Amino acid sequence: MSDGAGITPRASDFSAWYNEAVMRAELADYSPVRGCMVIRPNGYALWELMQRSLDDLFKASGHRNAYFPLFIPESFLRREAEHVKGFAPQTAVVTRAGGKELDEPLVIRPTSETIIYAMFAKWIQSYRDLPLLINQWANVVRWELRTRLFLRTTEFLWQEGHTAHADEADAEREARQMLGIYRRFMEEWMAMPVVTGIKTAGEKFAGALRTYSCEGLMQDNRALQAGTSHNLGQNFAKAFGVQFQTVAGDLDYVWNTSWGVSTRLVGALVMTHGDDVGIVCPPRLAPVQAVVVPIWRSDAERARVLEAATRSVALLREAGVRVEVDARDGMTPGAKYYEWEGRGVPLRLEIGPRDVSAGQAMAARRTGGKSALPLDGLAQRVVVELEAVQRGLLETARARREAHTRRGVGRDELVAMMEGEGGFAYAGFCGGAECEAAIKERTKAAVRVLPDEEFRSPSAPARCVWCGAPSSAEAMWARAY
RNA sequence: CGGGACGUGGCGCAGCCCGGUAGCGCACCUGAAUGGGGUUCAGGGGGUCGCGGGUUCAAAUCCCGCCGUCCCGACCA
Repeated sequence: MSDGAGITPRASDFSAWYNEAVMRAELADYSPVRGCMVIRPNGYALWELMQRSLDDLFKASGHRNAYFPLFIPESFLRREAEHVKGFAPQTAVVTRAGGKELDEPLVIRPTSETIIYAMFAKWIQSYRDLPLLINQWANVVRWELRTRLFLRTTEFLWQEGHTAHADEADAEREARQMLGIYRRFMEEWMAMPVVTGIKTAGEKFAGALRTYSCEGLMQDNRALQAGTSHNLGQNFAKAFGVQFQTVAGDLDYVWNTSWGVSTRLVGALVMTHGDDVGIVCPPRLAPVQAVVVPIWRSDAERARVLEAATRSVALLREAGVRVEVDARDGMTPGAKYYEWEGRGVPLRLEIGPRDVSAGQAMAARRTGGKSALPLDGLAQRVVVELEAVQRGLLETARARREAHTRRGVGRDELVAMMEGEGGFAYAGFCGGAECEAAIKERTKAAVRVLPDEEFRSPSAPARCVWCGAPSSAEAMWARAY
């Protein structure tokens, strides 16, 4: 993509399409540091809008933001056996600083459970201190060999919620609540339908009792884990001595949860809604929701048209619409259209001399379709248009997911599906690690989740798709990112 | 870490086999005309040819070494 011509179509090479769509929209760029990317203003604006929306949801559910150190003493990570086993291979460690060897190496956080719960131990004395509901927005580092813009990079941005509760039921309630908040955000803001459920023992977070996940289906029919929420049980509490005095006067360990979503969501958004022209932003998260392109020939027309465009923009801004006007000279309207389409702007308003005379603007949806909107009452009409685009994106994505979901698949069908077109496959599962491993070996597909009730098939499968033993739960398989 | 390809203006490439001092498209800058789906013409700026060594009168081109990137196989939001 050197000349601004079309990008690789999704159907011919999805990975190439993804990279080109991201680059064309100027969301990110490769950096001089291996495995690390630069998030450019367009991409960061998208992330900021995601952050703001999520942050509001976290605050509304009683969480408060805090910030913990980037560096974690190596010994902290070691205290929880499963946790260190899970992360040790991926950590970057500082051994030298200030011109000399450190007494104790400092791990650059791959996640912050250890240092946060070490602090919780100081802050929590009594059941009256519970629940403690904390969130932090931060960067983390996980050394990766194979990286993809937004989807997997060595350093990424995320939020990690960390909470402490007096009993298991309250922790479980919290973990499920946050999963629900993630789901709501993904559907209502990102227009991305997800399947929620619990991870199998083999797929859960290192150190967790249970891990819940939101799984989206991308346009190449591969699954993307978009957000996770963990009930950590008392594992970390015991490792870090997070104890409290109960109502009855006994000492007990707290129950923790942690939950996170990352800049990976930007990648998810691209792969959910993008088309062969480039990315498509759902209006609620679009940094620019509407762009006004004025069209003129003569100077007289230019003055008239710009006047109408400027007035419209002011009214739209007043109505809370994020709108820009593209009055650049020396560029044809068509060239502007392509540029804004590549950025995924959901609505374009064309205002030319004919429109000004007719008292209207031509509105073109990024998702297709043009219509004339009267300049009188334009803001209200634009808001309606944006809502329609938002709704349409979710509907299209949901229909696509349903079209690539199969239920009650048998062994041969599972293999054929995963080796072929991909998608979500629902089937019975005995719960055995051997079957899970064998299926992964044979099909490269993993159990994404044991779906929550509302996603399960009307009649529960009786037998395991692989070994034929009685099924313990319905599982959903897919090849994943 | 094992297998394959590639490093030449900002991006994409040609030139290399058969050595002679670097070219094309896009992008960028200036000017004019254009302007309802990538506008045209004219002019212009920009390159230690990944790095180091060797062969040669002469190296992007041949030889040796190194570095880096990308694609494919084991772990991960």
